[in-house]
Amino acid sequence: MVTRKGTTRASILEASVDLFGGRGFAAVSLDDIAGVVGVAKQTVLYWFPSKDELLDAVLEQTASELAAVIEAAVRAAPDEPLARVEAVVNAVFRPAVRRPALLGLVREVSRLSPEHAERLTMRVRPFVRRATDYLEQEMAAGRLRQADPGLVVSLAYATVTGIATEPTALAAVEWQGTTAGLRRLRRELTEFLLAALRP
Amino acid sequence: MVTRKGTTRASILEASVDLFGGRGFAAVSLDDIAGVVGVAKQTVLYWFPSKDELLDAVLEQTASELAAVIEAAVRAAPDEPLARVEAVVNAVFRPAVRRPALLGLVREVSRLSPEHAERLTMRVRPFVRRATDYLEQEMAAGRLRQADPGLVVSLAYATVTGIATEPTALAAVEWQGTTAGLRRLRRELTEFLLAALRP
DNA sequence: ATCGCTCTCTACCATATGGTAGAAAGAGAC
DNA sequence: GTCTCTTTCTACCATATGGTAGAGAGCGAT
Repeated sequence: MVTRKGTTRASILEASVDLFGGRGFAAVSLDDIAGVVGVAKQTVLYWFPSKDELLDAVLEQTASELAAVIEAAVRAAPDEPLARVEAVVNAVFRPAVRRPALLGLVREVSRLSPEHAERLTMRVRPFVRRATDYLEQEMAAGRLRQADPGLVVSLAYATVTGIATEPTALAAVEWQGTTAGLRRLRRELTEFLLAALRP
Repeated sequence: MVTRKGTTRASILEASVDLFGGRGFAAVSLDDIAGVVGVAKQTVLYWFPSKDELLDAVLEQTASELAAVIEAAVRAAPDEPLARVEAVVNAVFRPAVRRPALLGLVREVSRLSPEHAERLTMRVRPFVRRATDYLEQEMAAGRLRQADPGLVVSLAYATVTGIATEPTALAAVEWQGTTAGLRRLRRELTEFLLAALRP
């Protein structure tokens, strides 16, 4: 077959993010992935020697993508904590809504083997550390509500990923996924977080 | 065999909540469940004719339990919205921490078949409706921050279940699951939500 | 005793799944 | 042309899984 090098591999990764993040790692078979990509299962196993290593690659890529998006948002935002929070929310909200599986995959981590979870935790820790340090400093300066910075990071994370990955919760309050609905959801999410963080 | 009627059935349900909620429905086999309970797989299939119907029963029971806990907490709390929110958080926090799988199972719903999700949504909707109506009324009275009541319910739900079901997120901020750590987590969670809801 | 009912088990089965072995097919180097 | 390298495929395999069939064990009623 003639394809540009890496194309197949990239397609497999992309499909895997969607499937793993959407249905959960265990619920997805290599045949499912191959079917979406349009190749034979063996082609998947050619690029990734086992389902487990495919998962590794998928996690690594997702972490990189999200980290890049967040980095860019923080860099572009003014140096004011509430504005930065808002910038991060806006930056994450768009890809999260477009591809719910992205954050779904992040959530899936807690169900995976301790090794996978550990690896990703280590991968993300420097970013988290920087975030908590920043919050701590801004809390001390009185620009954010006094609280445990680490737990506040976790809580904000839980709110954002939770709302983005649980259509069921939104369906229960009869929320509509229209453009207007999305705009309102983003505004409410931002307001919710800002209210929780304001001094 | 001689056992009190319902004992085996109840044990199967209990083990299934933990396993489905902890690892995800697809990642759990009937043999896994039978192994935990200490019976043969066929015994599981005697009480629940298929894995799918077992899931139904597990969801139904979990929903009932949680609903009862929340009902009782709301009833016991004074008629003041912030106090009620705090009461619900406290009521849910204890079982959620003791058995992370409980809320993990609730979260699992979004990965299940639309039929299961739909059924549970309908089951829960009256409670949700009452909650949003209550919030709306209290917002109008100025005792809560003005916002979309439905989305606020979803956001609060996302925060609580998110933080309770993602040990990974807490591990990333180096949180310790000691008694003191748990107390601090509960306090921070409560403060976070109250801050987000206060007028 | 034995019939009937409830509950649990052993024995199997069809299918799906992750993974191995190796063939084929294209394309560039010589 | 042919050799070699890369990429994809067909053919299989061992195992795990959800589920069926039916036997056996305990126990109360007659």
